[in-house]
Amino acid sequence: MTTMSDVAREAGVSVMTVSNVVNGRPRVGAETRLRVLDVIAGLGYEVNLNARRLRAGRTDTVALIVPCFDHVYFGDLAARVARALEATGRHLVVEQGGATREGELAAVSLARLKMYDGVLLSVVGLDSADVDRLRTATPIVLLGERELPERFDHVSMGNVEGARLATAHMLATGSRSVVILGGAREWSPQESGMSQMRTAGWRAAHADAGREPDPRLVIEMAAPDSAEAHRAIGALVDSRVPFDGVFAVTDAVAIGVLAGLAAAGLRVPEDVQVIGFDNLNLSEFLVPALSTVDPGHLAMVDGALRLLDRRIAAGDEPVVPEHVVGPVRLVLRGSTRR
Amino acid sequence: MTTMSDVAREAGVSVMTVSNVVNGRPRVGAETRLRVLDVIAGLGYEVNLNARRLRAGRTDTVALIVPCFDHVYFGDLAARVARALEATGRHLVVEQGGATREGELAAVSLARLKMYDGVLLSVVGLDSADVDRLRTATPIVLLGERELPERFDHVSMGNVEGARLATAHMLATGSRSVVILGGAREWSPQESGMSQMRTAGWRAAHADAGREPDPRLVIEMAAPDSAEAHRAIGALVDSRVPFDGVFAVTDAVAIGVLAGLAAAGLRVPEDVQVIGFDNLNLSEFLVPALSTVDPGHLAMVDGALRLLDRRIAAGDEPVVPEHVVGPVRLVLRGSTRR
DNA sequence: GTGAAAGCGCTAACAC
DNA sequence: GTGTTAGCGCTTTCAC
Repeated sequence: MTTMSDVAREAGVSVMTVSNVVNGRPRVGAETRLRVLDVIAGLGYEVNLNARRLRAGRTDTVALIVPCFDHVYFGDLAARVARALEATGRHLVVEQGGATREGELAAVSLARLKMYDGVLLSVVGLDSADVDRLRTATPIVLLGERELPERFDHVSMGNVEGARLATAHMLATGSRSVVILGGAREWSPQESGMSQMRTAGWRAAHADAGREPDPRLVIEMAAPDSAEAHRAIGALVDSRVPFDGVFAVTDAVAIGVLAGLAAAGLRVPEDVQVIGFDNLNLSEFLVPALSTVDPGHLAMVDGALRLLDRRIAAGDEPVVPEHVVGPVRLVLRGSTRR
Repeated sequence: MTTMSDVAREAGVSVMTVSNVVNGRPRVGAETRLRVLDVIAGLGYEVNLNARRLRAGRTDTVALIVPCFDHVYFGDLAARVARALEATGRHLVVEQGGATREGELAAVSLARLKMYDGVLLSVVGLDSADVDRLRTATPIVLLGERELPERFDHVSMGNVEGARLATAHMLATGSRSVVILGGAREWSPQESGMSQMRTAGWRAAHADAGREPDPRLVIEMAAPDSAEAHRAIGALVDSRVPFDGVFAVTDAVAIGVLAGLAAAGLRVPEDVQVIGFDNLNLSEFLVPALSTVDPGHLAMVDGALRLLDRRIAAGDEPVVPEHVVGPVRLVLRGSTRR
């Protein structure tokens, strides 16, 4: 492995001059620079980023910590963040917390956090107290649909509003019994997650319409994925509880719903309307095309990076925490009626 | 930031003893260890991974470099790799090459590679010569459907065989004109990518059946994604070229095909059979459920990590490169006939 | 413009 | 069992 002093020796200059050339610092003579550059190319030298990090304390790297790699939603998110970061000359690495407490604790250990200039953290396994215990100098912006300590910057979707819009549309277009699949029967202050908030929106839409929803229409799910949704909607059909609309808490859930309804011989949207939440890239290409709530990802990513940069720029100065909520928008496609 | 010498001073021992405790090395007295552990907890000390990396040259981190975060396929892959790595006490970070030459060159710069114990590299933007220029001590295993320099370990799917199986099934179940969507009209040695190989399998199946395929059935695509596929299949229907089977080069493409056929009023599988390639988690929940080629991901991930560990264990010793091909399997669901 | 000295936080090697 | 010495490859500071 060739080092900076190899280059220095070969070029007949000091290590410092090589460092100045490598980092594009101004005060280097033109021909010295050229000679150094030549030697660098000849030797195939590249800086040791670890050494630079140790010394300079700057990494030019931002981490995104997601619960799991294999949810389409987080892939979309990561791609968006990467694109936005590229413009600023930094780069993104994605790590997985595994949606478990242990996994996320490991991912947010001071040691790991110190490897990055900033961290976008999407928590699922940790509770608010765990997060509150996080005392680190690394700028962190929280992402996600949880109630979390106020002292952090936080970016989340317009959960309640989005769920309200979706449910209201189905009620307005003739659905009499709108199921919320992946909802939460009970409100608990600790467990104030995505399910709770979206269920609140579903309730709000009913209240707006002067209706009292049948409690049996709130279907809880162990995991909000397609497989579970497929099973759950099948069970619901078998149970003979009447329904003619489904608000699926995520598009992944909606995918399972569409499959389950088709298997049960129910037509979408004639017999049952379906709306999801996330507006995944592929949702437009489902059959029928999925109506969904667009959570304003672009604005969320922009917001998250703005908050992060603000903290990075502030250094050790205190920063007043901010909470950004994405601008939701209902996207109507073939799975709903006009 | 508290350092090891802070802990040492506070505990009244030398830095080396703290290091020994932190790394669980044996020769430390029981009560000394306890005292050090106490101080560590009290001060909230955590090792500086950068310093450790610089000194020890080991990172306990493996990188997966993918072309893009927002392809479902790579999310599935990353999750599988993460799971397999966890068992060995290392962790995974995922980086994006952006599917461009510049992006991938940056991602595989010596500097970046040196940050990891090993790298799983999925190339798309680089050509074989670019990859061949890669001279690094970091163990690398290549992933993906390209012809690449022999001196690297390489894991790929059974492209030709998978495409052959898929096409043969449709020919055997009554399809007379099987389109390959996302195929390649011409064979070029440099561009020996996934499209070419899968087209070769499609041709092979025709040859096996004693048929000469209509060249108009090879549809090329700018990008193998759902949106492009949706457009392409619509254009094909409009063109009046008769077809009654579609082999989509990926499941993402097949999703667009199913949507496009539905929009054109064609029934799947009665009018047109469809088979994809990848067996994504969600493919089972499309309507109709997508028949596809399962590329044996599990075996591929196991193979990739075995090859990587082999190189890591070998250190500077030369290693004979290996090429692992995933065991393909046809998964028949609702989008094909019996 | 260029260079010498110091040290970021840690661990390998060896002495005791 | 524990401490001492040296140095990983780089950048910061300051002298010339």
